[in-house]
Amino acid sequence: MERWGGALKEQLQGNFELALRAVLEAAGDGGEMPEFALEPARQAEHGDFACNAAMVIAKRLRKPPREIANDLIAHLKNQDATIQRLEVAGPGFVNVWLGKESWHGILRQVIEQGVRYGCSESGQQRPIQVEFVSANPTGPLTLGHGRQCVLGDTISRLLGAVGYEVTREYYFNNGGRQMRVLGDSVKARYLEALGLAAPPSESALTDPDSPWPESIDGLPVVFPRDGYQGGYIEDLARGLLDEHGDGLVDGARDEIFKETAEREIFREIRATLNDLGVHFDVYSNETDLYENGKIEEALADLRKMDLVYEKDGAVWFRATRFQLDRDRVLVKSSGDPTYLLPDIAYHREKFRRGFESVVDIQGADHIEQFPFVKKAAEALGCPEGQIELVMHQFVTLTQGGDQVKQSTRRATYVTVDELLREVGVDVFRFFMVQRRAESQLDFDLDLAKETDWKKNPAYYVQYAHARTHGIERKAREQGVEMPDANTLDASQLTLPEEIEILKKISEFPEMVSQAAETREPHHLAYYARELAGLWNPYVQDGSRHRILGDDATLTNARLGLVLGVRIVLANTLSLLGITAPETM
RNA sequence: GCCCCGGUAGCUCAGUUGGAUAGAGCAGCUGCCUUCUAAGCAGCGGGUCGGGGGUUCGAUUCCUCCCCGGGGCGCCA
Repeated sequence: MERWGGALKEQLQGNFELALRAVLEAAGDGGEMPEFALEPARQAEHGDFACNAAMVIAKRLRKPPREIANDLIAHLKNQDATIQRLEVAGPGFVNVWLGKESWHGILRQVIEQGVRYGCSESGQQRPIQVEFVSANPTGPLTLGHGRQCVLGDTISRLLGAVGYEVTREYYFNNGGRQMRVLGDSVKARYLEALGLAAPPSESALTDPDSPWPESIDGLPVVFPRDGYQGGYIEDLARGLLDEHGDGLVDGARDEIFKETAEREIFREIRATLNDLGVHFDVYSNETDLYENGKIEEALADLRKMDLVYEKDGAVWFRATRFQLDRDRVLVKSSGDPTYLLPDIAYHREKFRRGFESVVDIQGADHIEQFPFVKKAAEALGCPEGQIELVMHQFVTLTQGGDQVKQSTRRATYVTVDELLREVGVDVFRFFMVQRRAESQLDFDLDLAKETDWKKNPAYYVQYAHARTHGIERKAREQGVEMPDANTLDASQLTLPEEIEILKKISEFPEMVSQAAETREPHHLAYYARELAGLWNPYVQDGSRHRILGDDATLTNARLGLVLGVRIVLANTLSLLGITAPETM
């Protein structure tokens, strides 16, 4: 179980620092305050918090850590009334027990702050950009894109919660070869539909080593060798056929194939994003950067700094000057830029537009290019260290114990749309954000389709939230009012499981800020599961502790707990972009 | 060959700047219960944290060398 601090920890931390300072001064050491850890104890026998300060400074003071721990305790004793007991343990830990009443105050805080509980202002409204998905409109969004959508959107939500001014941005390369191949693919299918071209054989498509046929049965094969094979290409061709008949055969208006494909596929992508609950603030693209001269400008400036040179008719970026393993081509001998140059210009524009830092979210397949973009952009004046990368590994899909292979260019991928139809957006988002980005993610379709709330973690969390409303409905039937911040008296919450829940609730703000600062949204999913894992059994085991009972004061306290759990679960689900239902 | 990311329970994975006896879910096993909405609740078993070496009071965590899996090493994006 992951553990985080809370308001009580911060207070204790201050007191430990005072005690540590006193111990240092007593030993004639006026040096710097060392880094030490004060953590929620992992085991109940170790109290509420454990501190390693004595061990950290043992060498510096040349004293046994347990002795130092005793000195710390002597200084701590009269400092903090909430401390109930202090103990030296193990190699020199100081374990701290707080009175149960210390945990009661958190509920009032949660209820007062409501949707703001967990938020902070540490971002100081600084403008930050999160760029993600950025898939070229060559086909529907697939599993990997889906993970990136959820990662990027959840990170954006986290950054917003800790006070950054977040812009979600989608950038795509519509100027390059990929889009030409897309247009050519559509045209080929169009000609095939008219009987003017032959589709390549199945074996030619699937086997990269087989010879590519020039013609079949007297008809030319025009489909590109690296063309897009999905069925949507044929749909696009059929649409053009319906609209224009054979009027596009002569080649005079070939750009219509590419333009139509880009427009229609992008429409589909935006619909999918909408279904995912992901809304971009800005869409930007490569051709705009060409049209307003930003790409030429970037190249000219790199040239001024002697960071480019000519070789073999191409223009190269001197990446080796920045300790990178090789130089890279910016402009091909054909005169066309590679994707790298627009990317560099684009990153420079991000900062010119006023962002103080940017987060790029990318799949493992083009991790390699990132250092080049970063170094070049920094050379062009972007602030060092403010271009950040969140890299994520691939997604596999497991169904019935078998992994379904994902192949990009062939039509054997699973789309986000298909998965959304099967499991719904809430489950999809929960599963996609469950793992650290750097870990491969195995999407367990059987578990995702499981509707039993106990088994499916997404439903387990949602049901925990719905239960808080169920209890409120029941209370209202019985004429019992929910407490508010003024009428709440939490002092009767004394059961160990109640204190556990209060502790978990108090950890929420630190968990949020950590997840935001480290760009690790998976902590949200774990936290949600853990809080629900405390709450569901508590509610279920009503034989030991009814929430709605005869004792009005106790009922008031427990209903306060209901509210606290509801608010924190709702806030967690909101950060995850998942609905918090009142009934299920 | 080189670079990046992983390797933790049968499976999928957490483990916060190095901390005490390494955790969760699912699967398995055993009891109990019949609910403030749904078969639940409690407990049990299960590990050389890929392997060797190093750093230190202490290493799953840091360094190094191997092994395995994935990705990348284009004038493709």
